[in-house]
Amino acid sequence: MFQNAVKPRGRPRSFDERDALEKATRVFRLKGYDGVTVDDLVAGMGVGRPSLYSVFGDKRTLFLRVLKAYAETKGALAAKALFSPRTLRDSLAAFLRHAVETATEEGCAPGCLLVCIAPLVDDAEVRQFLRNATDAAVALVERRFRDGIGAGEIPSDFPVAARACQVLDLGRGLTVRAQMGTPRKTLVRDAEEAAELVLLPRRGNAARDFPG
Amino acid sequence: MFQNAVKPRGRPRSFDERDALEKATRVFRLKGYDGVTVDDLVAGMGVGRPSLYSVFGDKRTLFLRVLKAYAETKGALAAKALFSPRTLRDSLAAFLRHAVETATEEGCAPGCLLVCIAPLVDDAEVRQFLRNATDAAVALVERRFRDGIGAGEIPSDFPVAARACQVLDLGRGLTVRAQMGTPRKTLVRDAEEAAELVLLPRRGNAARDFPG
DNA sequence: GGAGTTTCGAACCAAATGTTTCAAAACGCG
DNA sequence: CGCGTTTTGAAACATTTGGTTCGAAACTCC
Repeated sequence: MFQNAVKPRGRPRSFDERDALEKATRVFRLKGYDGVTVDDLVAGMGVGRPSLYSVFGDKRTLFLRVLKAYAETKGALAAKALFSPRTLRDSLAAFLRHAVETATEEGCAPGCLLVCIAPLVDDAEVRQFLRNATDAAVALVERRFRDGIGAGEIPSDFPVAARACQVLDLGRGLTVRAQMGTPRKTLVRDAEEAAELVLLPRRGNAARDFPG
Repeated sequence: MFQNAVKPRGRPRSFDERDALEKATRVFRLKGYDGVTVDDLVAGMGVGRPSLYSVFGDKRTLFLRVLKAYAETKGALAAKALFSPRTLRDSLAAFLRHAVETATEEGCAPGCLLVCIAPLVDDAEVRQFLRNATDAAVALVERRFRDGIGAGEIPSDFPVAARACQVLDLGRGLTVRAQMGTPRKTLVRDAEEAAELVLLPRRGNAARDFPG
């Protein structure tokens, strides 16, 4: 695409910015925010201290960049899981499965930056970002539910808002358990069961029409 | 009861040990584990530095004591919420409501030591303790479900294990949201809805017999 | 009241931490 | 090659942190 072919003038950088950000993500996931020292970042990112400060700013700024990049890719993957052509049930299962898979990646630390790390950071901007991110997440799941209504997979009076919220809560629960060391296999099974749970018809509904 | 009337010999302590532990709990909940400095503890507990070290040991030891005390009282209150004479639905609602209420206490920091703070602590003993605590929690909820089966509130083939796990996961989700600043009112409503969700009959069941 | 015992408050110490400085290195351009 | 530009590595800086020391204070027992 845009190779941005214009070469910079001075000494070339010895690291790739995206790669360094990914490594920083790993460091923050592994040690939390307060638990991370600049030395940890220098060692984990392969970037010298002065370069770190000049390119990424201080620890807080770096964390914000990491958080935003993380949320962006995670959001994209979540949308992909939800809106690939699947049944509603499979979409939700894929969504939750993706959550536990990223939360139990090998080599990386268990857990999730958005669920386990960022909420602990005492910073107004981080909090605001988290609010927006979670709002966007429930909106995404709600949309998938509404698509399911359009496709006749669930009744039109399905409690979309409540169930979307519950999907997210169940995902948070699975993620916290991932962080506590629960094995991936268990969590994947529970993700499938969670997907089934949130699709159950309300009491008093004619469930027979929607074998989901 | 036991006044433990034997007075100690030297200068009396200027603080109450239990009270200091409670205050320490608040400090850890507010700032996490890595985010807490000894100065924070000294200021928050009303205990001088040397006394802190001599009475409670170092930061790690103190955190373990705090965590165990916290889990004990929380477990007791959870059991009380679950096993007071109520319908199964009300028991589960009370259980989850209690979770969000302690997670949104005023004056205290939002969140929960067991869900939001402790899982981040990189310590083998903490991890082991968390495992045991969560196992005990699901066992408690499972027992309540089985009581519900005995009382005819849910069918005998109710998926007790899976639903107990989901109750806990939903509670974790609510707790994480509490930590992110979601208002108590919202969470209480969602707790009620969660209690309803986990009681829905499985697909293919004769739901009519169990109007919950 | 005095001896013995325990705790308290302030100061102290070494190690770690966040951040910056600076000269040398690695490049493009003329 | 020499010049300007940018990055790098090592060191330096001030501050914070976890942990200790020590004399004075507050108590019990005799």
